[in-house]
Amino acid sequence: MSSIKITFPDGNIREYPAGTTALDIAKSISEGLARKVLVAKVNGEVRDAFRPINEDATLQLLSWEDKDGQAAFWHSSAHLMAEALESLFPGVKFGYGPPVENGFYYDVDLGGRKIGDEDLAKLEKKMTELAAQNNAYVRKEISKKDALDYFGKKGDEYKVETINELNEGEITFYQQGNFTDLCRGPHIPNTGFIKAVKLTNIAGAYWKGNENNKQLTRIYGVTFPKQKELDDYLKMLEEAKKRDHRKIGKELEIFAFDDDVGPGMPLWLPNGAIIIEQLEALAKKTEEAAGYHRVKTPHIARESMYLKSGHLPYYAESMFPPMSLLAESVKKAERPINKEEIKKELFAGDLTPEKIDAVFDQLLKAREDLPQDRYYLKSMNCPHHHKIFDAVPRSYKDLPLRLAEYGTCYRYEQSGELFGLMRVRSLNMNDAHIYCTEEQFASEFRAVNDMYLRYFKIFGIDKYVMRFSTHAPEKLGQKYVNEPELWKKTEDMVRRVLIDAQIPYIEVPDEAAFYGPKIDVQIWSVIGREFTLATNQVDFAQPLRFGLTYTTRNNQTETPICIHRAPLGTHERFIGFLIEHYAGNFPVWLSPRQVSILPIADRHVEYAKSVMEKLKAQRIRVMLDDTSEKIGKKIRDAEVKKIPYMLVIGDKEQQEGKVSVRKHGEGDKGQIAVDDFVLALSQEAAIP
RNA sequence: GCCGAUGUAGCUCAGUUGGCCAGAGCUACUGAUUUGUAAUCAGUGGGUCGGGGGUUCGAAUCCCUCCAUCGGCUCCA
Repeated sequence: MSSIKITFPDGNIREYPAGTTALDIAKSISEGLARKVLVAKVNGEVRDAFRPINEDATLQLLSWEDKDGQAAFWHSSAHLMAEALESLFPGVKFGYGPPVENGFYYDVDLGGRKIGDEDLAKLEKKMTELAAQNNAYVRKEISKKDALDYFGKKGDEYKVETINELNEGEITFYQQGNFTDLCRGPHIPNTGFIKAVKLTNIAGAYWKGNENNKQLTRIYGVTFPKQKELDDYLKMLEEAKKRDHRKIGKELEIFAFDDDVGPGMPLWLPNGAIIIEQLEALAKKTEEAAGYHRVKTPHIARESMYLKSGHLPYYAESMFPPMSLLAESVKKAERPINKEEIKKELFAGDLTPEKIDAVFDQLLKAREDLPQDRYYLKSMNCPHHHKIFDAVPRSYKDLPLRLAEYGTCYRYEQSGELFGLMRVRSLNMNDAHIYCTEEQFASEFRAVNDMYLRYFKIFGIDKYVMRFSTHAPEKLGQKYVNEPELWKKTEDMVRRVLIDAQIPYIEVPDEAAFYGPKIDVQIWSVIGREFTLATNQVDFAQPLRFGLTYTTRNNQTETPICIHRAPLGTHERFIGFLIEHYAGNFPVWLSPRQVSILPIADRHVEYAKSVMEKLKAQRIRVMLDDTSEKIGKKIRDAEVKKIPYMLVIGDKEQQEGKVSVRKHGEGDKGQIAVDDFVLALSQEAAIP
């Protein structure tokens, strides 16, 4: 028998007989190690630890501590769940069952059977039983014909479809206990590693992620090698929930929703409005320094503008339906509506939805054949800004022209998409459009990126990913404007900027806006959902469509490039993110309430008021707790409200013209003269 | 929009298999207390049980429907 050379990560080389497995090798080192090995990286490829190695190779043994080990563990757990499902629900058919970031799922077709939360408990129990059997995962290479035969007989059309997409020679089955699955692996050695099981939720998921396909039932779960790890994980989820912006937003009276206002339409309470104002103050300060001009535009616009911009064909579905008015050209005499009649009708008796329907039906019907003038709520600011560019003749001397507006936009997001402040239907974009020449593009684009980074530093945002979205050539003319050369040119420009600035990014094809490539900054909510926080987009299409031009130095006419940028995304999403990011403990400059003054007894209230006036004079957001509570209770109230500074005032402070400073979450900081505190705080409260 | 779940006072939650005027704590309000670094005591108020319809002698509880929210899917200019 020939022997093979195995190279370990530390550079050591050892010889083993050909056909030895990673598990054997682990055992040869130590039993303890062998008990931990889940899978192995052989020549850089993650494989079953129980698969024979037949040639010289580098070897890395992977355990639960390795990402790949964890993935295999959860992948194998998905198979275990499938086995449990099959034993409890005979005839169930299987789609895909991969590991995900925090566990795994399996998409199954239960044949019209309903499954609810009660069933999950049964499944968990079954999985635990099956895991305890210590069944080995067995790999088997199989011909396409035999594979089709197996799942054909079983009647699992999803597996058959998947096999048909595979090539001969790359099909493998894995079996554990009584369950066999089509799978490319790798898997852990046996089910005995799985000690703790939690099935987290049931959801619908379309087969292959396509809305037009059948919806399967997706069951999510997570497993661990130790019960304690599961307990810790569940505890961590509980902790995360406490940071949820929906919870804190309500507690701190930042925002609210109301059925009568409508889903996805946040109401900003005074505390929330302060945060918005502070963010906007920061943005204004930053943009002013960067040469931006502020503009203001209406919330609605005529249909003609969205036809021109090209948004309507692409995005009609996600805009609120239009408001139809009679065109101005319709003569008064032709108007078939008798306002007096309608008023009479509306005011007679109770106003019911049916009655309102009838009136509007009548109005619409009467207008049916007459020329209409349709208006849309704007779902983006860019067309309005293009019109501002176009309102004045422009020359190269005006460029780059940077127009900024925190305009309110309205998007008819699907009902199931709404999510606290993170996904809403009325939103304020931190928007600006930069019109520039091709030569100016790189430095402008780069400056926008620098602005992002400056903001992220201010807020201490370090967990994010820059995502560069490019077009898919085969979808030109459908999803993307049909300008192949411009696409290539601008994508190259963006890529060059990213590389030159040494900004780490990932590139994703077929994710661009219809008018050009873009960079999105992706962040995660505390629940783990991914969102686009900021966006920076190139637009070569709309300036052309709007016929925007400027006069060059040589008296020629050129079309500018446009950069759409929103470094703080929407105020809604950004504040939702910040609430979770800070867990409601805002830095002083952002905090809706900055100081709470806590007199010990009534005789200190007058002095407390004089301190309050001094702070107010510096525009500090201060409140006075003059209730007849004990100091402990006043402190507790202020702590719960997450107010950054508490000033305790008693006899000593009053006599010496001082305050006792207590910092939220930190405790007593000792005494300080009032004027010193006011000075220090007004510095801390300044817009960064 | 789709699948699954949830909806009781401002908030957090109790309300057994349908059965007296639907409860608790916190909050709010009133009074007493004048207090030194995370909850003083007492009293009072507060609910169309998400909306509508149905079954029943009787519905927070069972059924239908609509709305909203939550977990996903799809979508995300």
